[in-house]
Amino acid sequence: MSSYLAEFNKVFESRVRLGMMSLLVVQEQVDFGQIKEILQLSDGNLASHMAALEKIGFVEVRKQFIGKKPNTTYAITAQGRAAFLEHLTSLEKLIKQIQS
Amino acid sequence: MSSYLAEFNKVFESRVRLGMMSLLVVQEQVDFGQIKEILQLSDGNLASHMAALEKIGFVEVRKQFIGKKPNTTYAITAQGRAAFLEHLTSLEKLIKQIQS
DNA sequence: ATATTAACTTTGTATAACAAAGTACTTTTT
DNA sequence: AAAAAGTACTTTGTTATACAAAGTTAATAT
Repeated sequence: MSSYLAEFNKVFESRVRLGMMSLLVVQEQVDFGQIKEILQLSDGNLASHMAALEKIGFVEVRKQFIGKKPNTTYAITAQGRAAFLEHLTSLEKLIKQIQS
Repeated sequence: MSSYLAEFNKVFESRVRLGMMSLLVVQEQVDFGQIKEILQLSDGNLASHMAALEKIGFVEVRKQFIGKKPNTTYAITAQGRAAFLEHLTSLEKLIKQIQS
């Protein structure tokens, strides 16, 4: 596989997961409702994609009560951040290679 | 969907098709064998992904004989180039937004 | 008690990816 | 001339993925 493409992380081929990681990399905590609204996802689709990110250790879940309402927030892990930034770097390299 | 993510072209979510377009955007003509080797694809997988790009008018096929051997080369169309560059621009914007 | 909200899980369907095998046509080798 | 090999597919079948919709659980609000 052509140099930079081989470095691409398969996990980020999904627009949904790319979106989730984009949100999580810039904002410390993002909750279920926010993600659902911003990415326009159904509950089930959100949960399953997020579960995939959790499973590989890129995202952590935090369950708490805000006031008296249950609240689930997600946070990116160090590993997730590193992997995502590497992926972005690969994309950036590809773009620069193409533009030159 | 979050601004730049909504602009992403679904066709380019596939690493294979992203790879094909990356090759085609920088090189006038790329033939079947080259693509197969660079992207490490089986014949069938190459053919079907390329067919998808052809079907939407992003790629054109040119069949010829080089010496006495049949040769299939692919070329990007104007439409394909525009769409791909737009996609890259969206990726670039996303990256910059995140890095700032 | 009933309804509502949040956050899932389950189920089912439709699409996609992929390898492997098969096909057609030609050329090279024996 | 017959067999093998190369090019570029197409077909087949399996596995994986995406997604919506409906169902579930547990708590809160009415």
